[in-house]
Amino acid sequence: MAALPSTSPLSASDAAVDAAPAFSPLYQQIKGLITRELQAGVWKPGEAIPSELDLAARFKVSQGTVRKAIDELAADNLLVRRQGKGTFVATHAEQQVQYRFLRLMPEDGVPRDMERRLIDCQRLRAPAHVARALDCRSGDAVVQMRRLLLTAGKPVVFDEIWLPGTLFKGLTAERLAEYKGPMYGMFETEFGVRMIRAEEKIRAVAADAASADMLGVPPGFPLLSVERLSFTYGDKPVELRRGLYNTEQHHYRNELN
Amino acid sequence: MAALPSTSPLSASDAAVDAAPAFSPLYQQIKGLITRELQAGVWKPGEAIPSELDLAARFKVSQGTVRKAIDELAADNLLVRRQGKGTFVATHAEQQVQYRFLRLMPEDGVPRDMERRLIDCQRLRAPAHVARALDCRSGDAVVQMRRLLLTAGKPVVFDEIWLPGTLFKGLTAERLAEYKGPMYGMFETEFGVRMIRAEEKIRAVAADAASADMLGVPPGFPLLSVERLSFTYGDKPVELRRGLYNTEQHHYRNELN
DNA sequence: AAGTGGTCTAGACCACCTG
DNA sequence: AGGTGGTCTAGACCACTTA
Repeated sequence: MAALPSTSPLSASDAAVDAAPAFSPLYQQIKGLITRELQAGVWKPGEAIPSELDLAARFKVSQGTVRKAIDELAADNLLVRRQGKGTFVATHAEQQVQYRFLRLMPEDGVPRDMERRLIDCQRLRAPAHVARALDCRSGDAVVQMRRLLLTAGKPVVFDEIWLPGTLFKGLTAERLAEYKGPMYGMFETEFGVRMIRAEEKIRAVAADAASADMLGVPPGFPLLSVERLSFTYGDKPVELRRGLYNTEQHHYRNELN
Repeated sequence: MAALPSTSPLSASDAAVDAAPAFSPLYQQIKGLITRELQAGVWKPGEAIPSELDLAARFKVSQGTVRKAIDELAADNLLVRRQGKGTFVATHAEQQVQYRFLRLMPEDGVPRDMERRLIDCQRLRAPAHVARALDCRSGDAVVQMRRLLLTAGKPVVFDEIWLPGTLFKGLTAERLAEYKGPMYGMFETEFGVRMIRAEEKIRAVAADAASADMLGVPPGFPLLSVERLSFTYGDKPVELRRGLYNTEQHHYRNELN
């Protein structure tokens, strides 16, 4: 196929295209089209997407162009390449990538399984600070839940989680208790909400009476406060979470480059 | 050039090759060759490296292969590409990328210039925990320095820094005081030591008497402890740093994906 | 053997920057 | 105008997986 004229990349007659964005490199547009399919749930988490040659034929571009688009999506952790097998939609509901967002490590650096213990789960009206973060109105329906993560029976993390009520309609304490595996895996399979990115603000705080009690430390004890805002497709915020970490036997690990 | 047989990529007769590693994709080998030039200081921080076509001719591969090698080095922040101008060796000594490793942000999210105030700088014998981190012997010569970072005259960060004595021979309090600009910039230009990667362990701790005094907070006040180990080429550890952050007006910002 | 992603090439043209 | 990185193509072959 000859290079498309730069002013009309992907002609409107292409079946897969109905609202091509303003000009940008072809592979960026392909990236956008693939992202839209992912967002629409055409290809579900864990499943394989069509092969590069297949996609190239669909979009009427060369394999190399599809390849570059997929490369970037893989770099963003939306897709996972597996040589000889295919390209798959990334998922939180897998053994290998459990706790993709949790950076807490034991002192020895060897990640261990943690026990999850739900404290409560209720539907509330969003307080102002939650509404601001989740980009909804103060007073809108939200789900609030609190839980502990424990190692060897000792509490290490006390999480308070806020979710938009509209997206998580059937979420109850019972369903949470039933579900084995990481929470983000459940959000994916049970509610079709996939977290693709998050921002964290980390501070040191003194334990208040309630959290001290939860974590089994004295009031005033220094805790790591990790405020996380998670986003789904389209940079839409869908979870606000505040974790208090006891960092006596653990630390938050980060890599800089 | 025809594809090289996979068992002898880059023949030994190539001028640029004298110790090619075991088999790996061509672009990986090119990447290694470029990294070696960087490490040897052939191309200095801030300078342009030869053009893609130039390098392709030198290494006797296609532009695309050099391109892929440079792509990865740019992703690792070793190189910076500038369209129409060339590809440049990354540097810490630049306005745009000041404090590449500092994730501390004011509450409003707008980074501000910080005042640097040196407290002391002395040559010591490495304590055991420092020697372990810096991969040298306990008792080896090291440089220890302590300093504050301040905003609006108020101390926010109290750093204690350990450096291998052999690499930082002429480092004195005077030279530190003279130098304007970020410390990693000075390490680069004055000592030829470039930090390319770091690992951080973050905890919440209670201020002891000394650090409380330095930061102007009461003893026992919760502080963020950031222990950073920085590496130069070849994953060689060259700096151990422990920062205590007052997170009343600031937070440590992190992005997850 | 057939299908997938991974590497490599050679050549074209575009977008951007500088003299 | 000429050089640089950026995009795109078409085709070849390699490495890995599965049947």
